[in-house]
Amino acid sequence: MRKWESMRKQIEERASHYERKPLSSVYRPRLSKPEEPPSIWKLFHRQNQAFNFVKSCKENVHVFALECKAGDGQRIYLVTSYAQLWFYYKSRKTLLHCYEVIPENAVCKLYFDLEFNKLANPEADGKRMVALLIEHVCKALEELYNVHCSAEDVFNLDSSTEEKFSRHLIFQLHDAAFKDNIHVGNFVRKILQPALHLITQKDEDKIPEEMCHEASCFSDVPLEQETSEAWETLELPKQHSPDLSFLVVKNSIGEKCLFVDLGVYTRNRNFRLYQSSKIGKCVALEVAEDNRFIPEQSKDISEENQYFLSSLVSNVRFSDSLRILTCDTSQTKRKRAEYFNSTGASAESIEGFQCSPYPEVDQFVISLVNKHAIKGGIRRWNYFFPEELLVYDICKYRWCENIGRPHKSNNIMILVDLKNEVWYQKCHDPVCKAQNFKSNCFPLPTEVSLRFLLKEEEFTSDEADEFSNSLAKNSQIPSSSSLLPGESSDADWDDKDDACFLEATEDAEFADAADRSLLGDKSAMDDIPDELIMEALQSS
DNA sequence: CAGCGCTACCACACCCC
DNA sequence: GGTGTGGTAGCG
Repeated sequence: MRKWESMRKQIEERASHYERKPLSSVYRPRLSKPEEPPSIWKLFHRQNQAFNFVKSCKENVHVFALECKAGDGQRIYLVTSYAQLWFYYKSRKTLLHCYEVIPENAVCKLYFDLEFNKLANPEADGKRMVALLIEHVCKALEELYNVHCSAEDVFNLDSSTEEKFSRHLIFQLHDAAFKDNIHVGNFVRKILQPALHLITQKDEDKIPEEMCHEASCFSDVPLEQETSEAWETLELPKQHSPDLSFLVVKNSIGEKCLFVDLGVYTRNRNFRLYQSSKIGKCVALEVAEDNRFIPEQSKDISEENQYFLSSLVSNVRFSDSLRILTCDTSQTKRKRAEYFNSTGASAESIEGFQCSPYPEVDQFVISLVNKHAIKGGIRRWNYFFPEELLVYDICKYRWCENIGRPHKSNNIMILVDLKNEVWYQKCHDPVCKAQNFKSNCFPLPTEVSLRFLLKEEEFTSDEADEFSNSLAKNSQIPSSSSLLPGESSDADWDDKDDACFLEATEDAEFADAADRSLLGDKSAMDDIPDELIMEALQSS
């Protein structure tokens, strides 16, 4: 359904491009200077194209959203590395109004968006509410996942104004992260169920403790409308439901609502960057007075940069000791159960629901673990955006390269490095883990690595050309030409021979223009306002 | 010329008592 | 009146 939607969108976009640029002309290849350090700085109008470009890059680059003009929430998408973004971002003279795009399906941190209207809630003590919330969340993490943390692990950012109390919390858990931000949302809704009940209550005058009978703290209260179905996955000590009445606030029209914004856990959510402001406003996210988190000191990285990196929700790298936390809704659990029942009772059939966003890679991994008459399967997968790493936990098949035989009671992992197009094996065995064992790398079969690109991006065959072109352009660095963004001439635009190539090249061209201005001259850089980036975009 | 991903809400069809 | 469905305004 989603695929169909995005395909339809892509077709519409393509149609409009053909209308706008019906004639094709000659493509002029660009010069590249391999001696210069790699630099990636590209702007796109479409989020999909930005992500496609990221997938074509060997470097660890990310998608950021930049707000364009005030009024409509229109955005453009920037692809660059954390380091390069910080280099241009830190002066705060340009690139105001930046957002991290939290990629769907990617491992990420636990985060919260908190807000209430000060006028509508004159009694509310924001700092106290934040402290109580952190306490509640830490308790929940402890009980549900046995993850230990405290307020010192919570990066607390403030963006309050006269009218609004506004915070972002980003949890810096040790050796733990969530599977993706949808799971974060499920977790947050789950642990806030008692508070949600308080606001959906018909009787406005009802006292909170009404709700708090015998119910176990984080169980019994299902999400959504299913009232009879209980949470089954997690065994919890029975205890009284905590008093979460402190989370209930009034919105600007006097209705009860939650201090915690539950609308920020959607796919590809834009989350405002540390020190960025919304486009209409001049209030940026800054370290809160009552923040207790202090990042590790480092010789190479400034403290500010450390704060910046800590604030990034999807900045979670794979490590052997990292635990991936999941939280399914009863709905997805039911679906999984249905699937399980409909496809016969064998355990491996559950694989059907363990498909990653890369079905071809899944198939390849399954082929790897179906050897020597053993029918292995994918128990689960996790995707690490920074390294573009797919980590598969394997079931049944336990062959370990380290010991040259199967493990008796520990499962293995297959790791697929999409950037370098290789795969290797690690495992859960404590001895192997202690040695930090990693097998040799083996190349991915070309049909897998290529086909996954072509199919997953839903490129047409023409687009495949565009894709390989952008791969070739990958090492390209910005030209040292002094051309300013505004000067990029129309002639450049008409010189492309392949209409399908236009899209990527257009964006690349824009980006280069912005890039030149940004990279060319350090002192000039300081004078470049956001509008100039926009101008570069509009000069077509 | 050009964002994205939802959810709440509404209108309507259909069904059952 | 209850329930499902399809389409969309508007929010984050």
